[in-house]
Amino acid sequence: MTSRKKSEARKEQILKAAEKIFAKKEFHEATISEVAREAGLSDATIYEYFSTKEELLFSIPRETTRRGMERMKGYLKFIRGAGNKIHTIIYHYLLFYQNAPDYASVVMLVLKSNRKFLETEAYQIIREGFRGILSVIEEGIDSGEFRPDTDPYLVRQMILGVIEHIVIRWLLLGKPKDILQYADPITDMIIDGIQNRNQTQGWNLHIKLEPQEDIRGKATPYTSRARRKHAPRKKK
Amino acid sequence: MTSRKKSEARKEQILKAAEKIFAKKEFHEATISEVAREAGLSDATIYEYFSTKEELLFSIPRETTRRGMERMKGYLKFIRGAGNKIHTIIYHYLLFYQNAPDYASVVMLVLKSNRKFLETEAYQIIREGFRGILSVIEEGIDSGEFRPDTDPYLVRQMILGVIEHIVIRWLLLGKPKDILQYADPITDMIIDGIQNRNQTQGWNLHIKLEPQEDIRGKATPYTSRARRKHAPRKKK
Amino acid sequence: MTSRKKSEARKEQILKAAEKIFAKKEFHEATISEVAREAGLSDATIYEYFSTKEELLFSIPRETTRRGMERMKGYLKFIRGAGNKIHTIIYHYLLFYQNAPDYASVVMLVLKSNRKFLETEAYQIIREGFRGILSVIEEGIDSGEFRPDTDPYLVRQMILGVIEHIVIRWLLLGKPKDILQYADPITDMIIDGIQNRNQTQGWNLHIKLEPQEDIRGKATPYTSRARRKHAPRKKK
Amino acid sequence: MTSRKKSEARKEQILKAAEKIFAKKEFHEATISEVAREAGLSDATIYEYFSTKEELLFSIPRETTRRGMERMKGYLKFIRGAGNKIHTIIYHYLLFYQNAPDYASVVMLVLKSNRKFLETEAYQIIREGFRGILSVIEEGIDSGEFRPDTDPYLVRQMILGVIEHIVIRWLLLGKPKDILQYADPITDMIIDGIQNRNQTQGWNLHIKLEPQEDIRGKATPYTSRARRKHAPRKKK
DNA sequence: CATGAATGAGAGTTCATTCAT
DNA sequence: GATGAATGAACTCTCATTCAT
Repeated sequence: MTSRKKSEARKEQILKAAEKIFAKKEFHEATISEVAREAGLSDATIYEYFSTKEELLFSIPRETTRRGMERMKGYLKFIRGAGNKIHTIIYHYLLFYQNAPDYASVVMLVLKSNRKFLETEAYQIIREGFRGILSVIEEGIDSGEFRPDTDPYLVRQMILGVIEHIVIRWLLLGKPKDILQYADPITDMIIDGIQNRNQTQGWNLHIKLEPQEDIRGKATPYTSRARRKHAPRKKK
Repeated sequence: MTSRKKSEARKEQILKAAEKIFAKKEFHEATISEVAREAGLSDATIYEYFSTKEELLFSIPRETTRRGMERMKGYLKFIRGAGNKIHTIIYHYLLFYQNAPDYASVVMLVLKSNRKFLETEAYQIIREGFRGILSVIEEGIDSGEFRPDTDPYLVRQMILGVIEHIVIRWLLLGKPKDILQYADPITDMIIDGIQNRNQTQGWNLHIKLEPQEDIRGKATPYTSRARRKHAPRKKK
Repeated sequence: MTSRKKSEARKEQILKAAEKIFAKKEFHEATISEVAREAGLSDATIYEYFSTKEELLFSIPRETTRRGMERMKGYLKFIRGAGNKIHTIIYHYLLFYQNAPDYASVVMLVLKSNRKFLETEAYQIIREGFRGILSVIEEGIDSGEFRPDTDPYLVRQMILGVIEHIVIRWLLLGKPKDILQYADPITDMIIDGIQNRNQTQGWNLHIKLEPQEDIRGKATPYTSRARRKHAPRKKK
Repeated sequence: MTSRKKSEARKEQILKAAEKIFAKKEFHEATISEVAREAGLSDATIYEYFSTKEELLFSIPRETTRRGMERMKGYLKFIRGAGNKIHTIIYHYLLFYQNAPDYASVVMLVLKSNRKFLETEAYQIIREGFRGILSVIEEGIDSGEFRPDTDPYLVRQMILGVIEHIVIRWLLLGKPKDILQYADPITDMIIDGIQNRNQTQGWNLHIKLEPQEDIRGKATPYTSRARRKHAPRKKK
């Protein structure tokens, strides 16, 4: 009981130390000795709690991820509308990473490109989170809030892609200082796109809802979704 | 002359071998011996051409990147319209990675998270390419093709983010087989967003161009850009 | 406590082994493996105690030198007269090397010509010893036992020079078996020189204390100190 | 003929380069590549002229030494008196080293402690030179210029010892700038010793040529040769 | 005669990991 | 439970040396 608790505390202490160390160096450049020193323990003690350096690494996200996912679920419960939910998701991912830069480093720079990590328990939890995003998008499609031909997988990849890209840039280049500011514009872009509709909407009325056709004089604009029905698209 | 050429050929041969090896293992798990064996040379010979294992790694993208960037420039010269250009960029990035999976692995899984790589000559070339994307977006804003309040940096991050995410998934999970299929839908999403406008456009006419207000009955839809004028947004 | 002691013992054991190995081969021809084998340990264990092969080398004289210096001080405390002190110094240097041929080899053949060794802690101790010799000589000059125009630095160089030369010959050629026999004659030579005075002293009385002038008939003897007052000589 | 000459010139060119390189680094730290670069040749070319790195090293002193020895013989031919000859020898050794610091470095720091060098042709030439010193000393003894109980080997060791010591100090510490200044005082010391006789000579007359006995009041002076007839001394 | 190119053979060094205490 | 001590197992990198051209 007490011993169980104490053991858990030790584990947590080691994981914190490992997170700090692995955040700063590549996995193979960080040493168990450094982790041990950071944790105020001896090398051998690390091995009492984790059988392998790799196991130690893979154990870092286990708890944190679980907790993060649960918190996210909590927030989402009270949000109405798929768009708002997506906004919430993006916002909290960014918030989460911003508040835990070491954790972010480990996940984004060390684990993300690790093949073995994909077979890990921690990764399974992360995948569940990803599946959650998917559900939100599908919910938006079903409710008519999102286009019916939306590819939910792609939308998710878009969301995760930008977040990852922004977080990695932030970790490596240190800019911008505040990544949270991106939550709104990212959501906007995902939902609205970047096409200028104010200008085209007026035209629409006159030209039977085929908006961009007539701007061609200036430049050949990108031929949008409406006109490329043939484009390969994954079905949900 | 001949010797210069021969030396270049050897270098290329070693780089090809290195690409193959580093694509399969983490940098620290791949050994110079493996690269040498793959290249059909001795370990020592590798060191005649590259002073360090790390230098060898960083040399891999040098030529390939330069060539890729030039090809891209060539394509873009003949494309009109920012949207079409973005489509071209996305398409060719994906095409490029799809045709060079080993190269993709090295860049996406090994180099992307390497701090020292950022100070590399090869990375500078990559950055130039990134700057090119920015110009295209700014061009689209200036021409009125894209919204005037578009944050070009963010759009670029979005584009690179999805591409990276998709390529990494493809590399690690092997799916989808064909990532090129995403070029069109990604471009669509970036340009159009995912909001369902067919449904709302009719309303617009009646409610003075404030489209989403009235769908609220069903769900609280995400409060879009139009209504959050205050949202922090980087000016170009 | 115990562990501290044990660690010190291991260090000593490694140093003994290193001394033995480095005494037989050049530094670069001796390998850590050999030292490890001699010490009955693994290569890695050597590195637990000494961070570098060079550090191992430079650590060899540390303790031994300190002890030697202290012993020397002890002896000198009870000796009266600068000449007798010099005799003691020479005697004990030779005794010390004779009893520790491996140590002598390392110091004389490996370290003596090593530029980096001069910046070493151990060398600083040795320098102190050298300074001690200087004091003895100066003491002899002050007391009137040695010529007032004696250059103490030069005398010291003379003493150290012969000792080193003799020890190196002994180490490399194996002769003579017993270098201690040189303590007396070296001291004599330093103190008395080799000039034959018995012969000249008689003459002095008759020719107003200008002894060598008249032997010229036989050969042109070396024009001694007395006559070359102009000779450059460093003042103490 | 011409080719023979040319080849000799190349050899000389390589040896000069080698001298320069080996003077600056330990043998094992200097590389053939460096020597080749210094000589403006390729590595392989070095091996056309010297079969081994070690052979190259041992070849350095061959010519220089021979020339030095001959020059010395030339000088000595015209000097009368053993003391003057010794002075000449010391002077020219120092002069020679002072004018050829790279050569001095190689000989004093690299070759002197090399066991294999002793079996070298070049070393045999050096030995001859040493034997010459011996003859001069013996000559001095026979002529009565030096004490009859002088150990010529020891005197030689003394001479070589100081020279080596001074040259090595000069090479490693850079001081003094001018080692030639030591030629005179060294000779003085060897010949005269450092004992203060001016003071004691007056006494001698009264106490039957046992000079130091009575200074004891001040300190116990070193008991000199005269009183230690039993001291072990090698016979020539 | 000169050399570019290649390499065999090692050496130093590092660490994750084990185990007796 | 904690750790000091020890090491097996590699790996990077260096160089003297060779040889075909």
